[in-house]
Amino acid sequence: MRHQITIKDIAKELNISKSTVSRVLTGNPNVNEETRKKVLELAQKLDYQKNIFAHSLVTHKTNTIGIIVPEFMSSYFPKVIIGVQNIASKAGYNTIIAQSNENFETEVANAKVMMANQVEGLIVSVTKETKTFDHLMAFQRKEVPIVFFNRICEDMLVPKVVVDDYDGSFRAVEHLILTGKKRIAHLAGPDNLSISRRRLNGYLAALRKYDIEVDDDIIIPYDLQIDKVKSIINNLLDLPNPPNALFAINDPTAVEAIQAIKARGLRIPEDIAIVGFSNDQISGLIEPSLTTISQPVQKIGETAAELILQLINKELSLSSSIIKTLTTELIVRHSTVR
Amino acid sequence: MRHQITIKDIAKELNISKSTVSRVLTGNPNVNEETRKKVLELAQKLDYQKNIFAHSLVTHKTNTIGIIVPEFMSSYFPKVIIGVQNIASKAGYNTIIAQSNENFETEVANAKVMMANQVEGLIVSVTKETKTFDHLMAFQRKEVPIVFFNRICEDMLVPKVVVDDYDGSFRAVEHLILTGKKRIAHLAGPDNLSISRRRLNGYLAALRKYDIEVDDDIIIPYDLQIDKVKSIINNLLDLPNPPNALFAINDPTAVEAIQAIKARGLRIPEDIAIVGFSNDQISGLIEPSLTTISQPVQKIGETAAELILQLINKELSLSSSIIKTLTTELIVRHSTVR
DNA sequence: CTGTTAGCGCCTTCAA
DNA sequence: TTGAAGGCGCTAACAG
Repeated sequence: MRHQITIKDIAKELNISKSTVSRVLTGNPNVNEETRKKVLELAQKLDYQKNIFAHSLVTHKTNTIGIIVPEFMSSYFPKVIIGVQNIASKAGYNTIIAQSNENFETEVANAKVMMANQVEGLIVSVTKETKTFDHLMAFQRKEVPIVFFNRICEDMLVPKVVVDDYDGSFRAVEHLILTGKKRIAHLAGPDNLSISRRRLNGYLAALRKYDIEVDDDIIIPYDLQIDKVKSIINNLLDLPNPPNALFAINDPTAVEAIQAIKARGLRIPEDIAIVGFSNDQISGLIEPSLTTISQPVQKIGETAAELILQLINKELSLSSSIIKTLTTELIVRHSTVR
Repeated sequence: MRHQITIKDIAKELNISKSTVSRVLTGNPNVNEETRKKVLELAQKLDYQKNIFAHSLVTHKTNTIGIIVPEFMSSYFPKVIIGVQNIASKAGYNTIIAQSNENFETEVANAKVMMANQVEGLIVSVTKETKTFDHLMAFQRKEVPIVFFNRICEDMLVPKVVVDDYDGSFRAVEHLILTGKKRIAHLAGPDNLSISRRRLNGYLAALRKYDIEVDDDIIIPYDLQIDKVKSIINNLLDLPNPPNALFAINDPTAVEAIQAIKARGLRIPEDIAIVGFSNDQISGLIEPSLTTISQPVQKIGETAAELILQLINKELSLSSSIIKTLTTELIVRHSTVR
């Protein structure tokens, strides 16, 4: 790492005081126009870059927001990140990204890194394992704004960005019912995630509306471990009274289910219809294409970033527990309708 | 942002000098065992976290490596990042990730951020637009190690991690030939990317080996803009002598081609067989499933990280232009063989 | 408008 | 083995 141009260098070169140089660099108006121009020119010529460590050390500003996501493999989180960066970069903020690999310890470690880097705000979607939130409440204690999205902690009084999972699920299941299916299984998510519960409730509400009896035997909670889907599906199909439709908690699960069902030689949607959730890129490409609920993914990221910026700028109270709920859309494809 | 525990606090509490505390914290052996223990205990109890800005300011160590990728949408780059983080975190390094969205200006801006954050090493795969490398050579000038992967700059004398694109392409095309296809089109990448050229050369070599005439009309260079694939395919199929096979530069392109071909009512692979490159997750799920060349994606990230660490630790010369070439594998699926 | 001074939190001499 | 002092590069008073 070679020498870096500093304010001192510029001051010496121009034979003026460091503070004057600093003033022009920080946009302080009380500087002679002449001097200002000279400084700016030289800074430009020397390709001066402010030392952010020294800067942050004294100002406590880092111009950085952090984002922690559970995984990178589906197209969902990458898209959210793009949304966040869109907004953040416009406001002059850098983003530091960490992925926890659906692992709680990694999430805690990531939170530490964010803390060490003194992010001015943190956007988080927790892992499927996360049940305690001390590592995130530490930010609250230090009055660093947090915003949750997707996988949220309901107990923390901070802003959250979600989609209307309840409504989306309701319409997904209603759609199945309206295509004539009455025996609808549900692959549910882990119930420490409120998102799983909201989707489950939407499912239950739809059944209720159409006077369909709820059968716990075909509501299967699973831990989002994709490789378990196959055996779950096989168990379902081996039931004396197997389901003729399936509402899966998300698209990857639905896609896996489609594989398993095709492997058994059953027809989709005739023998069993399927709906997913999220409209992942893959859903339109698989055979049969997957009926699903689409969510405005990039918009979710943008909304979260906007909230964080408002919190940073004190336009919103830190303990505001505003919840931004974005709407979803039912995308009908061949897994439910030929 | 509330107050942070500092060395000063600990010193005051224990009524000893700051330098002693600092010694303990930096592992300096010249400290009384008693004192050491007391300091460590209190630090633990107070959850002392070193201020990384002050630390970096004086030591010039940041324990951070940067990684810049062109996109997040395919599963390729996220997997590479996981590989990098695996190795880096074991060595006590944090990773800061930036994605340039296939946009040259963004890449330059990202490089600036990395520079400002004084990353100790940088792992890069450039955008499809990148033709000049000043923003990256700046790191060389400052003696900050760089490693390229996938989309590399051949002109910079730095370590690189690639797969054997030439060999992979050769085998992909040979496979098509052996299934009886002789008129094989190629959707090539932008030729500023050496990866495109290597894959093209593999294609040409295979044709040559089997005495198949090269026809420039069915070698289509395109800019990886996925939405152009459809019209390219249609043009190819409208040719008086259309191809009966297609080798696409990557899987997303191949997948898009499959859509376009199915839309024309042609049969795959009977009318036209298809091979992609990368074995993206989607390739096994699409109908028909896609024959492709798989690459050890996570391993690529791990290898790049290992190289960066060696460079940082001076176990490798900064101007070493070692090229790590990982091997690929042909995965035969239904897009070439029923 | 400009220069001097002090200090952010840490590490590293130097002297004791 | 310990403490005091100085400096990393920058900003923010305080004088002038």
